[in-house]
Parts: sequence; structure tokens; C-alpha cells
Amino acid sequence: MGVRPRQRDIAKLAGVSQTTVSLALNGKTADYGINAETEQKIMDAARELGYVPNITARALRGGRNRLIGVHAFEPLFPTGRESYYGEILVGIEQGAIVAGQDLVLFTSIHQHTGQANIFHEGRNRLRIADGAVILGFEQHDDELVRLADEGFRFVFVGRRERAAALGPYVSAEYAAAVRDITSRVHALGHRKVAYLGLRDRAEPRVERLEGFRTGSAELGMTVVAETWAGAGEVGASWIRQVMDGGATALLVESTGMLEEVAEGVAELGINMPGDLSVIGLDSITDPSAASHDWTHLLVPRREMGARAVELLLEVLDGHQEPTHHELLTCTFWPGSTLGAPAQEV
Amino acid sequence: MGVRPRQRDIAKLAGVSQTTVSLALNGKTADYGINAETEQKIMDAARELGYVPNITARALRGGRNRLIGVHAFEPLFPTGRESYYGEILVGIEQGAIVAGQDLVLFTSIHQHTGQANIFHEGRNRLRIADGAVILGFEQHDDELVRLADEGFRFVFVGRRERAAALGPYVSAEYAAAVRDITSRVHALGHRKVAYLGLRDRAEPRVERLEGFRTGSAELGMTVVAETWAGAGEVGASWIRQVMDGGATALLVESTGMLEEVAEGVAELGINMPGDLSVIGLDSITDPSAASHDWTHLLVPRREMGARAVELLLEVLDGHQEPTHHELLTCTFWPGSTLGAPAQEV
DNA sequence: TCACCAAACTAATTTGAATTAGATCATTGA
DNA sequence: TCAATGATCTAATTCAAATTAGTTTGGTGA
Repeated sequence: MGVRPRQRDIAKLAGVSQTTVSLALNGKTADYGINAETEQKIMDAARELGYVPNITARALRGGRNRLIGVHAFEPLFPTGRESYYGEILVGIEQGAIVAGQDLVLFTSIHQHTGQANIFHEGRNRLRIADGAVILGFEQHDDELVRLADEGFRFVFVGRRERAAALGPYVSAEYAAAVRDITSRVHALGHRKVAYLGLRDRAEPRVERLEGFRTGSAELGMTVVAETWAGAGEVGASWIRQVMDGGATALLVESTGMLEEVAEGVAELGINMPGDLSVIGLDSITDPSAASHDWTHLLVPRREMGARAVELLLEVLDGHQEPTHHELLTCTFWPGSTLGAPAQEV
Repeated sequence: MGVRPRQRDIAKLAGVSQTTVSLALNGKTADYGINAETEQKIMDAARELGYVPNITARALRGGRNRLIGVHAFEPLFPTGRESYYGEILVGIEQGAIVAGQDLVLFTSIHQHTGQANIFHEGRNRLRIADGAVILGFEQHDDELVRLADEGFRFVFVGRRERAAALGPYVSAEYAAAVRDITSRVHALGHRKVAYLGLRDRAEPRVERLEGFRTGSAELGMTVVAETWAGAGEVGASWIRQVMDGGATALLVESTGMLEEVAEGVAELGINMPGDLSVIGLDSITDPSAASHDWTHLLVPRREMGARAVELLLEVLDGHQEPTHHELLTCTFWPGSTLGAPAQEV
């Protein structure tokens, strides 16, 4: 009592060798012609002793740890109100659960810079995992190149241009989705639109803008304004301005900004969507906290995380090219802030 | 290139034995009289090859990996709106960063039951980590006993009664904090109070209730109602009822319920805190999303997580008794929903 | 009666790092 | 001059399981 039983303990109890125990426990009796009676003795002994394989020994022999690294070059759980990675992490966890893998969160933060370097103090911390899912916008291409050179496999969540050759990535069809939205807006009769983006231009935002520009150009819609703002910078006056410019629809990149727009709209006494249609271009994490049933895009972050885990395992098993990448489809949420413009312009 | 270097590769490059490499890498050169020059050669070779220890081999041998396990017997990132573990995980991550440890999130879920068993399919996956922080309310005492028997160390976040002998726990002083609140309520002149709890009675809730009962009994306050409800079950009629019963103050266990109360209060046109004081007994994760500046308790979840990591390391170093436990103090947030009752009863 | 074959098993090795028990060599004291 | 000592390093073993390369035994065919 107190000491875990080993295969050798089972072997002793069943009167066979450790080899036979291993074969029986792994269902290879047929391949090696182990007697059914012997097998039964072994199984009984294993049950009696409460045998549990030592995953560590198994992993040592097999070369895999069943550990998937998750790295973001920054803290995964920010101290701020909402975690950017939240939904993606949920997906990664679900993917790991399904695949029977555990997750390693690398916390090794460079105290001075506040950034996490993979190669810290000459050591590659990530290598304790079989492979890794890399999140975030930070590029650190040099480190990733070095990792890939060493034979370490990883996949990205989010589009990668420069690092695309190093490993697969999973992203979302932002451009196509935003283009689809512009055509919906056009179909309802809107001809003049405005676009409100975040000044901080990370990858997915560039793609959204591309979709917007392509769509509005193709459909011959007038772009009244393309504004880049930070939090708290957009108010009633800006809305007044774009509406004076004739805009009847407004595309808003971030969910936080949607609520700022809502305040401005309320202040101006504007009817939504009668006077102005407003469409969000990102997911709304907590719809119950939203002021409106916004018409918006649903970015499949959870699916992206789960798919990234699957992809990583495929790469590790040699079933997938490291240059492969996938774009998941965004869903359109009709909501109630998009409608036909009050009067045709 | 492409293959992960082993100690033996370093040994070959430096012209020494694998033993010497192991000694040098583990800083035991002084104990075994390894030449400083030889040590330097080994360190250089290790850096050149990009050596990273194989944690599996190390774990098999019984060494430490600077890995802390996190396990909850259920998904850590729930699919629901708010993560119960969120703040605790933030604390654990911070604690790990400070201590230079990485985290392994053990995801092992039993597909059929939806619950995580440590000994799922015979694998004790936790063993890759040096020890673990166990979260959640699920008890699974049998598995924990078995783990402890095997010499695996862990600490709990949240009070444990039955499993208290297995490892230390970190919890919060819920009872004392709620008792303190009842005395504040009493001091303001309230004599009749009501308590609104979640029907789902997990550990911390029991303690809150205990604090409430002790406090109100000592102070001679009348308990108008002690109601256990689920989400969406409390409305204006219930509030009307307790106020008709003379209650001038209402203690509410969960933050979600606070907002339900807010709606009922608005519906009835009740003045808060003039007609009714309302006090929350849990943290409010996102104050900007709250309808009021609620008077409430701040549960130090982040500190609990960080302290749990510290405690685990102390236990692993043999500097702490496995039977030790700690209760962290909750903070009182004055807010603006607690005041003197309108008229003395 | 003996070579041959399959059935039923086992000894030995492997995995990577840590540790125990030596080994080698030069130097020192008597 | 020879044992004793210390400095430096290594061979061998250990951890638990999986796998490779056999070994033993009994039976069959010629």
C-alpha cells in the first residue's frame, strides 16, 4: 500500500514476465500468441493491484508527451477586463480535450521587457511540448525560424504572411465576410457608407478593410469616411459629420466602439436603423451586456482554436504539410441595426 | 539539424561523458570536482546545440521540471458567459511567472461522463508536473487519496474539509467577511434583512450563509427571508414580498442576481438605498458593465491563485506541512447601494 | 528418430537524464 | 619508494514501459 504497482508486480503475481504483461495490457496477445488463459491471469492481477501505467515511462519510450504548448509572446490572461485570447483558448482547450492532450502555458516572461521570449537564457522552453499553438500579433520571426530549424512544429492562430512557410495557420475569412456585408448593405439600398476602424492596425483589421474597400468599389458605393480612432475618441460629432456627408450605413470594426457609437446615436436622437444602419465587424462576447441586438459578424474564434490543435497533431503525425493553412468562415448575425435607408439618396 | 540534441550529443561535442554533462548542467560541478574549463566547454556545447532537457526522462527519474499542473475535474475555460476560474487562473499565472514555473493545464475529460478523471484510461497524466493546483468543487476524494499515496503533491484553491489532510488549501474568509457586512448593515440602523442565495450550494456559499446567520443572530436582526433561487427566478414580486415583510436590506450572493434585483427594483420604482439597501457578496468582475456602483465584497481570487502556487512550491521544497491551510481576507467595497434605512422600524 | 515449425513465452535492449559507485592519474607525506 | 589522498572524470545502474530478438516446448512429417 502506498506504492504504485508496476508491470513487474503484475508479472510476479501472474507468474509471467514483464514483457508478457506489457503485451497483454496493450492488447497485442494475438500478435505474439499469448494464451488466453495467461492473458486472463494478467488482467486479473492488474485489476487486483490497481495497476495504472506510468505515462512518463510510456512517453519516454514513445517520444511524445501529449503536451501541446500555447504561446503568445505576452501574457495569456491579461489583467484588463477582457482577454483577447479568451474564446480562442476555450477552443484550444476543447480541441485538446477531444484529442486527449494537455496544454502547457508558457509563462516565462522577460521581467524587464514584459515580453515572453521563447529562447530565454539560451533555453528553448517550448521544447518540452510536442508542438505549439502560437497566438498573438507579435511576430518574432527570428525566434520562430530558429524553432522550425530545430524541428519543432507549431501552428498559428491568425493569418501569417512572413512566417507562413514555418507552419500552418488557421484564420478567418475576414475579407470575404466584410465584402459580403457590404453587398448586403448595398442590396438594402444604401449607397453611401462610412467605416470606423481601430487605429491600432493588427492583421485581421487590415483584412476587414480590404474586404470593405473591394466590396464598396465593386458595388460603386461612396465611402463617406474611413476613420481610424482609439477608444473614447468617437462621439456624436463624428456621427453627425458622416451623416451630413450622406452616409446611411456605418461599419464598425470593434465591439467596444459599437457601444461608443450607441451613445452618440442616443445623444443625437437618431433612429437606428431608420436613419443610420450600424454593423459590427467582430463577435460580441456577451450579448446580454450589449445595448442593442447589433447586426454583426461572428468570428469563429473557438473553432479556430480547436482546429489549430487538430492541425498541429496532423503535422506532428506527418499527415499535413507545414505550409498548409485554413480560413474558417465567419457567420452573419442579422440583428436589428441594419435596415433599408429612410429615403433613397 | 532537426533532431533534438541529447546530453550525449553535448558530451560528444565537448569530449566528456554524459555523466559530466548532467553534472555540469545541474550545477553540481563543485560537488564532483568538475574542472571549470570542462564545465565551460559543456555549457558552450549545450548552447551551440540548443539543448533542452527532456522533461519526460527527468520526470521518470523523479526530478523537478519547473512545471506546475492545474486541474479542475472539469474544463477550465467554460463555454458559459463567465469563467468561474478566470481570476484564479490569472493569479496562478502570475504566481508561476514570479516563481519561474510553467503551467500545465490538464484537460483529461472522461468523454462519457463529461468529468475529468485523473486516472483516466489508466494514465496518471498529472505526473509530468512537479505538483498541481487543484480547483473546483468536484471532490473525487478517492483519486486524490491515491495521488497523495503515490507521493504526488498538490494544493487546493477553495476550502476542503474531507481532503484537507491530503494537501494545503487556500481559501477566503467568507464567513468573517459576511458577518462583518451584517454588522455594518446593523450599525446603519437596519433591523430586518433578507438573504438571497443561489440554489446551487457550493462550498463558499455555505460559508457565506454561516457568516450571515451568525452575524444576524448575534446582533438580534430579524431574517425576513432566506431564499434560494436559480437564474431568472427572482423578480419584482419577490422583492415586494420581502419589503412588505419589513426588510430594509438585502444580501445577494451572486453578482448575476444583483442585476436581476436591479431590474426588479427599477420596475417597482424603489429607491436604492433609500428604500432598500442591496449588498453583493461576491466580486464584480466587470464594474463598467454593472448597472450600479454596488456595495459588495471583493473576493481575492487572484491572490488565492498566486498564493496557491507559492504554497505548492513550499510543500515541494519540504518547507510546508501538507496539512497547512490559509484563509485570505475579503475586502469591503463601500459602493453606493448601502445606506441607512428611510425610517426606523 | 530427427529436422522443422509454430505456439507461447522471455531476456535483453531502448528511451534520456540522474545518480551511485568506481576508476584513473598526479601529487604528497613518511 | 610506496601507500594515501584528492582532483577529475566515467561505467554502470536506475526509473517504467515498449519492443526486438530470441528461447523453449511440444508436435508433425519423413
